[in-house]
Amino acid sequence: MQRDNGKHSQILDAAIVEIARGGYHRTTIARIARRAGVADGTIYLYFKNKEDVLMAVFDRAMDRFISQGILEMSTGDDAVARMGDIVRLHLEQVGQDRDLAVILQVELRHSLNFLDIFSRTRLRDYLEIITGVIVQGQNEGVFRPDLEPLLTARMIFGVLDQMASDWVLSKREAPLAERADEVAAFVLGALRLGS
Amino acid sequence: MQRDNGKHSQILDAAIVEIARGGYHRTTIARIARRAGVADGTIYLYFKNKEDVLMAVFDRAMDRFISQGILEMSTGDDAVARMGDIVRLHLEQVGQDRDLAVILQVELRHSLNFLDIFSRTRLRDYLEIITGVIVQGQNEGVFRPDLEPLLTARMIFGVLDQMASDWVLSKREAPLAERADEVAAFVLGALRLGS
Amino acid sequence: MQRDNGKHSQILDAAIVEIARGGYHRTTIARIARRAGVADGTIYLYFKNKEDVLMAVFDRAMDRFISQGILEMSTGDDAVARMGDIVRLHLEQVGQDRDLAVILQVELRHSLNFLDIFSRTRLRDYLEIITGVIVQGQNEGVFRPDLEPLLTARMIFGVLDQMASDWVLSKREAPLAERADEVAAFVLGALRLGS
Amino acid sequence: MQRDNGKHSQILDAAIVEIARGGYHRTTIARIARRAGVADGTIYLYFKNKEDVLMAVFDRAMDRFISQGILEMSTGDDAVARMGDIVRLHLEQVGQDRDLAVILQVELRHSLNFLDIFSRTRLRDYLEIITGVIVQGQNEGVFRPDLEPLLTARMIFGVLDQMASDWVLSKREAPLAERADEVAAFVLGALRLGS
DNA sequence: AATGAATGAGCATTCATTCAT
DNA sequence: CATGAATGAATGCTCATTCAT
Repeated sequence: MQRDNGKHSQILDAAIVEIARGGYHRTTIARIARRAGVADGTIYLYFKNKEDVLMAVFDRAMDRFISQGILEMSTGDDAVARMGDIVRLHLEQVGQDRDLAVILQVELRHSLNFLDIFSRTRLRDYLEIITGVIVQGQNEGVFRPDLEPLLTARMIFGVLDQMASDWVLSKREAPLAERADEVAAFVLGALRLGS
Repeated sequence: MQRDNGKHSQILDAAIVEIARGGYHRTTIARIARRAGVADGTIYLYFKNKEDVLMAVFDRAMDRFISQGILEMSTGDDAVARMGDIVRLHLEQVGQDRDLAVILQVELRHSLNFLDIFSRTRLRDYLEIITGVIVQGQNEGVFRPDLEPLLTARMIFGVLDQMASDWVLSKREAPLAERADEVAAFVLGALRLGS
Repeated sequence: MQRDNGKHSQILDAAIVEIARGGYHRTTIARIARRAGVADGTIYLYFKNKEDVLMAVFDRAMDRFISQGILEMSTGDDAVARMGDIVRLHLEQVGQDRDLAVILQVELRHSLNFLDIFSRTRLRDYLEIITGVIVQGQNEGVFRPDLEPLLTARMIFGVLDQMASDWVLSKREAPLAERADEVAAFVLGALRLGS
Repeated sequence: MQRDNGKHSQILDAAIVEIARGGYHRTTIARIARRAGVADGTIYLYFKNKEDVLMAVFDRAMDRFISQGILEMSTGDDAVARMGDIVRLHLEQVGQDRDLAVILQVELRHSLNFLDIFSRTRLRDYLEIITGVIVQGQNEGVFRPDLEPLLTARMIFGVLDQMASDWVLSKREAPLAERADEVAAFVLGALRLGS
């Protein structure tokens, strides 16, 4: 495995395109290999088996979930600004690559198994960040104190996830992040103190 | 090819259980037939092919989405009460049958194709009802007028859908509708006029 | 599995011919199916997998080892007559079907695994019969008492087995049993009391 | 392509161990190469192809058959002594190296092809030596004159071969040659003049 | 209508062999 | 000489679908 010449990436990229466009269960090793421009057997030099390729694809798609920006988000900001950032960064991040988004929003949800892995790893981290911002806002006295933080974080994730799914299904070319302000208005409306 | 000795239903029920518990891609015609207590070939007397069975399963699952209650929901009530009803009825409806819920929240999302059909038929009807309530509330002067009704309806659906998915993945036995009040509080909070 | 039409036998027979003539590791499911005149998939209706087919083939070959005649051999006869019968019956039995003999003498010995199964089941039964005759002869005072019966039985088996292997490898058409008298003379010579 | 840094031997030794312990059909070029500490491609510098490696392995195993001792066996001795020597030397020789014995007794017999080569080359030479001793004994008047020498040599070989196979299959650590006296007693008993 | 035996296309994976470095 | 990445042919097995009974 001295020489790679980017074969690993070539295969992964090919798998992403195949899965996104042809669907999970029509994706064969032969199709991935053809698109990657390698022989079928070559895939087994870089991945243990087909499932290993798929896991790598899903892993890359899941990385898209937690935007680097969100991780590096200034903790100095107030909760309202941070929540707005989360909304915008999520939509920007997912909206960056349609193929990857299809995998994230559609193909990843194929099985209770994958969904379960997803929800117990990346999603958990993500929800923790959102939960943290909600608690911060409650402490700052700008968010409603009666909302249960984790449940609320899940609902906010539901909103963002639905936006992403709608975008994937829509044929329009409009960027996903275009909706960020309206979404942020909804979410912050739900969080703000009552009149 | 419609009326029989209940074979059509037997097959459909068997397919629902198989898909929900074994997952989409492990569900074979042979397994459905065995559970239904019929021969493999018999399935082809009632359904055109495997995809036709799946479409019928998904169709039944999608019926679960639009609660009969929601369709019959009193139009005389005010928007706040109606929105609360929608939230409660959605969670009650989906939470009624775990097998069907798994299909609705997980297996239905297998392919862009199925998702697309779903979003262009049942989901559209559903969103129209929610949109109607939002517009009603805006007209009554109790919901924020700056929210775009259809987009907002999608976000509300996202919240409800996420609650349903979380419930399906959780091993807990708690009924889904238990959360109805908290979810309604979040949604109505987002809709209410600002301070 | 109502209708069989002798498919099980057809497949088994085809497998025997393929293994005997093409060798174990060149025998594919496709070749067996083609010779049997069935589709590849049909084989899996009658056998669990490829190994199951091979085990059935080996099982039938091993049946050839313990001649029915030997099992039914009169226990009333004296040891000398019985030992002569064993030699003759063994050679007759193995010499009946060249394909089966090839499997017995060559292909069955492919792996320590198969050999081990063979030696712990059929061969054991066989050796017990031979051992019994040796002990009988020693008791009758016609066989040398200094020979350890089980070891001697193994050596006699070695003689018979070698005759069978030689016959399988020889291109000559002469029947295997033709040598029975000479072989019996050698074996009985070894067993008889010294001068 | 002959002389090197002992690579040829390294590869051969590795192949012997792999075949003996893993079985013929699990032995891949990659495994041999790994055990030999060379690259896969290197094997093709020393051997034409995989079969060529196997032939070399079998060749070395077959060398073990004709003990150097048997070839150098004093022709001055009487036939009884020489026959005893053959038995003892055969068992000692085969019993020297279990890996090689496994190959000789089990793996070599994989195919009619290998068996055929074996029986037409080394085995033939071996049988000639035994035949010679039998004839000598008949001439000396100590062996039964009615035994056909070549057939008898084959039967004696069968006895020795069976002893070797039994030893390979047995898990016991007892040396093979331990049985030499009993085996010689049997063989010489068969050869000796009748009472 | 109902059956279920039979079909055969389709696919993941292995491995002997080659060849650019 | 030596390497080991790359190749792609080969094969066991599954399963949707058909059709004779």
